[in-house]
Amino acid sequence: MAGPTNTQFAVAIHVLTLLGGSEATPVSSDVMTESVAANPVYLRRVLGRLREAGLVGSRPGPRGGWQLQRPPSEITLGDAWRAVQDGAPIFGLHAVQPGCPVGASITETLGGIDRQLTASVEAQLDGITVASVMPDLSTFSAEELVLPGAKS
Amino acid sequence: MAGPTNTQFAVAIHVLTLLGGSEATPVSSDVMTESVAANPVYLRRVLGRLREAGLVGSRPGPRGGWQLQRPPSEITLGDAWRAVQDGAPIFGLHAVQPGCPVGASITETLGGIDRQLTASVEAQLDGITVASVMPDLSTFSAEELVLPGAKS
DNA sequence: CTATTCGTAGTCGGGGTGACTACGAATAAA
DNA sequence: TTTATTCGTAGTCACCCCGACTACGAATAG
Repeated sequence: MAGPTNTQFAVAIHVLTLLGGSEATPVSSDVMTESVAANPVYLRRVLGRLREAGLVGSRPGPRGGWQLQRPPSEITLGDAWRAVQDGAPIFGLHAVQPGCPVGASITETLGGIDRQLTASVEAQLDGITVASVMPDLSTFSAEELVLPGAKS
Repeated sequence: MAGPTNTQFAVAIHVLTLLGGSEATPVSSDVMTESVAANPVYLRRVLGRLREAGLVGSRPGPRGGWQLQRPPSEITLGDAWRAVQDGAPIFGLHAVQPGCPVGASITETLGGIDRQLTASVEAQLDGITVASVMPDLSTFSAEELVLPGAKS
């Protein structure tokens, strides 16, 4: 039922993978738009969070764009998760009748479970590097990767 | 960023705890409204899911209401999670440019991670019973538990 | 100086969630 | 049988968040 809106995490992994395939030269958000189905502004917002986390760097102007700050083998999905999630809980707590002892106890219990599960998720994601989720680049040319639509 | 809307899970645990504290007599959704800060219709919808999962039973009419179908020690939070979540993924996938090899690979990878994390979360929640999250009932009277607001 | 690209503010539409009303069905008690 | 209680469910509504999109300013390479 809870239609999750975690597009940002998926987009983050997508762009990190793209940048990992083009470590030499910067990639502009406009170019990434053609691979990720999202508009440049949204991409830049996600990339901004990744930059705050020190995962990517940006440079304006001609021949500018985005680059990884570390090799893909040293960036984990947990890094991307934390950069995007930014402390938002997996579960949501609910408002209870103040003064109800059961409600207060439930809230406290759920908070603990939330912290435990969050830690577990992050630990598992920390075991996966961006390099390990990158497709085998040797089978594609650089142009294929950057311009999947084969535009003019 | 992803403002989670998992109120249903919290509500489910809340009502299961309430019902666990009143195993002898049924509790109406109207009474539960006073402890859980939600309206009766919404409660009945959540309870309906729990009933589909075989966790609770209902009976209409005077002196009717809801009751657990199993003792609280035999109901896990994982049971409630599955009943409420109903297969919804924790992560959301995003639409990618069809034909892009990177996008297809990412989608597949994310799907696998989603399944892995979901299984992990469920396994952890299966290790917690409703009985273990119930506050020490011996310190409260039955009236306190059912009518926390001490209404007339 | 110009073209390119980032940076960000601001607006807009869609979808989901939960509150609320309303009414029918089932059941216990008189 | 009649009545009151409670579940069951359809339907509407407002709110919030996400992501798309426009617009414009700032920075930089040539």
